[in-house]
Amino acid sequence: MPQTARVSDAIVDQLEALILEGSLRPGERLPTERDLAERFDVSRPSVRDALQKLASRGLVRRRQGGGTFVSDGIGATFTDPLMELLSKDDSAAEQIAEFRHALEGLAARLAAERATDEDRALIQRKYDELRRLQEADDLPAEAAADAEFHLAIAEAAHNPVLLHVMRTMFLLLRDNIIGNLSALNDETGSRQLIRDQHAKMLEHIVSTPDPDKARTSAREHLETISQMFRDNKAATERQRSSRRRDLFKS
Amino acid sequence: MPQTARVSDAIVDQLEALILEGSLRPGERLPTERDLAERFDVSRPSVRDALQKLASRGLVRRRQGGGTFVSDGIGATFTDPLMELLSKDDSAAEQIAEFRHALEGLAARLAAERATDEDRALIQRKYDELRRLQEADDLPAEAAADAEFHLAIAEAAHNPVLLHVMRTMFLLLRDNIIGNLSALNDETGSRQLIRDQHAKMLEHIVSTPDPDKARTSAREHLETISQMFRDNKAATERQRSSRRRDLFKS
DNA sequence: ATTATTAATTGGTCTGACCAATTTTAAAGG
DNA sequence: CCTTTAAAATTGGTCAGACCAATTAATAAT
Repeated sequence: MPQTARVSDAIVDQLEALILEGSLRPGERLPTERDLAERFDVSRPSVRDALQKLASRGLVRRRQGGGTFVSDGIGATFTDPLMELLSKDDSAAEQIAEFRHALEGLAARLAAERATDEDRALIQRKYDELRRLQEADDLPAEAAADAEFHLAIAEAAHNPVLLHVMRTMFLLLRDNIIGNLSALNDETGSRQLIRDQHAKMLEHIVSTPDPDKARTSAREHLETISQMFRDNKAATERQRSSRRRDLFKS
Repeated sequence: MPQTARVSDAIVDQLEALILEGSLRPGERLPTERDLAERFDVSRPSVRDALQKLASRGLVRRRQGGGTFVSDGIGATFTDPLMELLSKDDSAAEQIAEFRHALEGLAARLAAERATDEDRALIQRKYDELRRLQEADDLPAEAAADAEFHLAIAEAAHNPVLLHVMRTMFLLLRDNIIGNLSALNDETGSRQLIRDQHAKMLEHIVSTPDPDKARTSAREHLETISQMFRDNKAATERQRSSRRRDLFKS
C-alpha cells in the first residue's frame, strides 16, 4: 500500500503543498485543529498526527493556547535530524571547514557565470549591509550578515541542492562564525584582510564577473578563515591548558 | 518552556537514545504502543505521537497489525525532507554532479591520509564486490555496489558531516547511476575506463596511499562520469526529439 | 484610556471503543 | 506427522468525547 494511504499523510500532503506554494505564508496562523478536522471530515487526533509531522519537519510551530503557525523561514531551522545531531559535536565546524573551501569556491565560480542582474543587486546589498555591521559593535548581527552575503552568492549559483547543503552548513557554523569574529578583535590587520577579501569576491562576481578569479578569491578567503579557526582553537587550547595548570598549582 | 516539556518529546528522546546507542538494533521490533504506554505511564496517544515523530525522522517503520521496527539502515532513507523534495526534481542529479567532483576528490585525499587498516580492508572488499557485479548482468546491484565503494572511501575520510552529505548525495543519485550504467552497455571501452579508474583510486588510497594522487584520480573518475551523464542526456534528448518528429510525420 | 480580571479559544493529554492489517495459534485433512 | 486452512489474538490506525494548561480576546473596573 502506498505510504500516503494514511489519513494523516493525506492531510500532511495537502498542507505541505499550501505552505510550499505560498498560500500559507511564513508567520501565518493555520486553522485550528478542530477546524481542520471539520474541513477534512476526519477526527481531531488524525489532524494532530498530521500537524505533529509538519512540526517535526520544521514546517510549522505549535503553541499550546496560541495556535499553529507556518515557520518564519522554511529551512531556517534544521530539517535534517542527523545533521542536527552532528551539529552538537564540537568538531562539526572543523569537519565542515574541510570541504567548505570546495563548496564556496564552486559557488563563487557558478555565481560569476550565472548571476542575474537581480542576483548581483542582492549580493551588493548583502555586502553593503555586512560592511555597515562591521563598523557596528554587534558580533551576532555581523556573523549573520556574513552568512547572508555568502548565501546570496550561493543563491546566484542557481543550484538548489548546493544552496540547501550550504544553508545547512551555515546553520552548523553559526556559533563558530561568532567565535571567529570575536577573536578577530584581538588581531591587527586581520579584520581588514577579511574586508579586502569580501571586496575582491564582490568584484569578481558582481562588478567584473570572472569565474576563475571568483573561485580563487573565495578559496583564499576560506583559507584565511580556516587558518583563523586553527589559530583560535590553538589559543583556546593554550588558555585551557594554562587554567588547568593554575588549578593544580600548590 | 524547553522544547522537551511535552510528554511525547521526552519519550522520543529516550527511544532515540536507545536506537542511537545500539540497545535497539536495526530490524528489531519495538515494544507495542500499549506496552510502552504502560512502561512510560502515559496514554497510548502520547506514545503514538512519539513513535510518529520517530517514523517521520526515518528512525522507525510502522506496520499496521505488524508492529514498529527500527529502520534497517539509519540514514538509509532521507532524513531531510527538503532534500527529499529536491530529489523529485529531474535536474537534481545534474546539480549534484556540479559539486560531486569536489567532495569526492576531498574524500579520496582524506581517506588516503587517514584510513585505518580496517578502512582499507573495507574499501578493498567493496572494490572486489563491485568488480564481481560488473561481470554480472544486474544493473541495480552494480549501481548499489558502486555507491558502496565510494561511501567506503568517504567513511575512511573520518569526517561525519562530509559522510552524511555524501550519503544523502548517493540517495539522490540512485536512479541516475543506474541510468548511467545502462548507457555504458552501448559504448566500447567506457566500461573498461571506469574499471581502470576505480583500480587507480584503490591503488592511491589502499595499496600505496598518496593523498594528491588519490584526489586527482577521484576527480578524473568524476569528470568521466559527468561527461557520460552529459552524453547520456544529449542522447536521450535526441531520442525524444526524433520521437516527436515521428509523431507529427504526415 | 488603561489595567486587571474573566471568559473563550487553542494545543496537550487522556480514556475507551472500534476498525483493519498482520501474526499467531489451533484444528482439520491428507 | 506434516501441511494447509481457518479462527483468534495482537498490533497499529482512527474516532469520539472529556478534561487540563497555556494563550488570547473580551469585558469590567478604575
